[in-house]
Amino acid sequence: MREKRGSSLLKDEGHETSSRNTLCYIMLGLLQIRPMSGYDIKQTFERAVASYWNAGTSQIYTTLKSLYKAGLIEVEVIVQTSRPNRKVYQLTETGQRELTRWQEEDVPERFTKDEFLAKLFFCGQTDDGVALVHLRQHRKSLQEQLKHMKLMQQEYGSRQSRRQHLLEYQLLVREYKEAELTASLEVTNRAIARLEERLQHEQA
Amino acid sequence: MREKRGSSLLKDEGHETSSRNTLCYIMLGLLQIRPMSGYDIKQTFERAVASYWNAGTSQIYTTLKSLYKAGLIEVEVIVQTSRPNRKVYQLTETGQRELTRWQEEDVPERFTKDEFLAKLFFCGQTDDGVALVHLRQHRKSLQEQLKHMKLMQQEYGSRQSRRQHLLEYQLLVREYKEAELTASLEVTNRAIARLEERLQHEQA
DNA sequence: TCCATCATGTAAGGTGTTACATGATTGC
DNA sequence: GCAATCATGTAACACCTTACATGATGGA
Repeated sequence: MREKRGSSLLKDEGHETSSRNTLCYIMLGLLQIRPMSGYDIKQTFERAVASYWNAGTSQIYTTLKSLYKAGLIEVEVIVQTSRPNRKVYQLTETGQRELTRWQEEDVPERFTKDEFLAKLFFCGQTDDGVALVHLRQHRKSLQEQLKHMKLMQQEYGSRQSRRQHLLEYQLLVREYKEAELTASLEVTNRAIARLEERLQHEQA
Repeated sequence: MREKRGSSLLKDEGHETSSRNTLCYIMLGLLQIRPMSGYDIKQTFERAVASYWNAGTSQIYTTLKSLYKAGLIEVEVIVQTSRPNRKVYQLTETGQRELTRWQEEDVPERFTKDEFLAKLFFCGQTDDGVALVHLRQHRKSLQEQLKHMKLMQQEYGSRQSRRQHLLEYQLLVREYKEAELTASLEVTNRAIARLEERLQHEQA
């Protein structure tokens, strides 16, 4: 009875959507802010989105292609002489509608995955030295993420507010992520301190 | 030049591992704690691992099969009369070695994904009402996760400490995750309060 | 001369989700 | 009689990552 669903977006008339296509919608969202090329989109990911989503260039280009095929975006080729041509994409009306639909739709619950915690969980099966190495490296990673966020904030936050409202939510996301990272860093630091102390006692 | 790599685990002699197989290793880790069936593993995921990793039953069974084929686990069939037979798996020596290798290996950096933040980011493009709905639902989800963790802690934490050291890291993971969730909840609550206030002013 | 940046992609394969399939027992 | 629990799995597909491919310009 149940129809086989098409490979992508919009196609499911049966309105029992099963796939999420989050990347598609993020890209539509970015293209709504301003028309961009695949390359621009990758840049934007690195600068503004990386802390909670990212994608390799290959995925970006294939997704652009599928969005184009689905009629959600249109393209304008900008000929350049001294560089490869740019293909600048922007939303179609259908794309705009589809984006709005997604924005209003509930956020689906999905399994959270954290490889660091997965490994840490089993550290009791080896020795504390191994755990300490992982914890220290994780601390470094957290610190770098926080640093990167602050850097981007300086560069980006000072700029335009020609869409005040848009910026507001972007700041909220940053606040959220920063709070999360800071909390994680604190726990990590405490754990490192505890372990270091214990290892010192053992040596003595 | 570069050799094509085999489909799974251990096979790459060329030691430039590219895939992560995190789920495989988590399952090996769980089986090291005690021998289990696929069903038991799923239970354990729900009870103890869900906050940072999870998998559907189908994935668990297929992964068990591939671990078995790779010689990392062995099976004992326990015949039951009034229920389907249980296949209880445990690590082989090779599996044990492979697990240890993974535990000592660096945690690879990977893109973090957060669908809620992805959606929130673009909420400036619609109206505040939509954002408020998402935020409230997210708050509910965070509260439930925290509640679930506390429940599991009562049930599980009171039990055996026949491996003190193992438990220690499991508690650390819980502490970490709880701190993260709590920080997120605070930011979410603040954001909701701000929005509610603004919407009330607009109405007046 | 070498490296970074600009700019585009294809192919292959690994990982994760959803839908579907089966069937007995225990407790309400 | 119905739902939940125990217990196993297959098939299809959606999603993501890695490796590979190309090639010009501009600055150190």
